[in-house]
Amino acid sequence: MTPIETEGSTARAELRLRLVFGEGAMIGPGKADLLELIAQTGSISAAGRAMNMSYKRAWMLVETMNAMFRAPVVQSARGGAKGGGAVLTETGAEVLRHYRALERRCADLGGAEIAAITALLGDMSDEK
Amino acid sequence: MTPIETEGSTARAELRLRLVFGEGAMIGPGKADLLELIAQTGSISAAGRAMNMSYKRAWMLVETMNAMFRAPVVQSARGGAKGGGAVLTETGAEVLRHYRALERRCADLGGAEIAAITALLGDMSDEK
DNA sequence: TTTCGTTATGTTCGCGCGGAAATATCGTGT
DNA sequence: ACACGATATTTCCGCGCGAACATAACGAAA
Repeated sequence: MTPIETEGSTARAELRLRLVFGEGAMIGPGKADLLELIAQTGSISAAGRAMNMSYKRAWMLVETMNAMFRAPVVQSARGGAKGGGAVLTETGAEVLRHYRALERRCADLGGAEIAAITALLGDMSDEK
Repeated sequence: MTPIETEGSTARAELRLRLVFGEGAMIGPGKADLLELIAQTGSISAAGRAMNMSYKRAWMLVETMNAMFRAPVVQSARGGAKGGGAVLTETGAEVLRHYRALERRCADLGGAEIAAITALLGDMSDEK
């Protein structure tokens, strides 16, 4: 969830990465954050609210992910004392873990190139 | 230009990455490919056609990039024998070079995590 | 059995993004 | 002077994506 950033002398750059498997099957920052927030909150709707995303969109993303992996990444239940809830499956936790690890690695090991590009940026001050 | 791919046992995954500097200032696969094609073709419109992008969009992206870096990345000229043209500046070439290097590094060094996630994918065969 | 909060699902609407097309501009050849 | 080909810039339009709204289903606890 915490944005992966690398700091140059002054400007900051955030490295976002996305794994594309083909034909709408992909995972990026949005789905990763959603997974993490579902794990934290135990609810799809709460996760959506936390990242300022409509429940429907959050639910659709979950549906997509559940369909693209061998096993569901989120197990949801409705009804019950608190109305229902959702939890990460083992598969979901693994996906998230590997994605975060990949993020960290890229941010760390790519620091030189990122710094090189950042150094070429403009003032970034009054640029409306 | 060539998509960065890593191969698992069966499925393929393409790793796309984007550097976000803030407020619409960013660079990703689209702008990188555009830069590369401009360098190859010597023309904004030709580059746009080559990647199936409208001239307007290509031109807007170039304008954005020229504004966000300390120095322009593309120098364009109109008129002349062949009607005009566009070339990468030194800055543009550097940006592209570093971006490609970053791509390669991430794809190489992140191979383990990418493979781990890819291994969790579904059949990918009849999934409409 | 009533309540309650969540999951699950459909429908409608607005608007921004991008594509297409039209037009102007420029500078070197011929 | 004229033609050519690419840049530069505007206007118009459609369409898709997501927001917002509306319901239904659900199941444990009180």
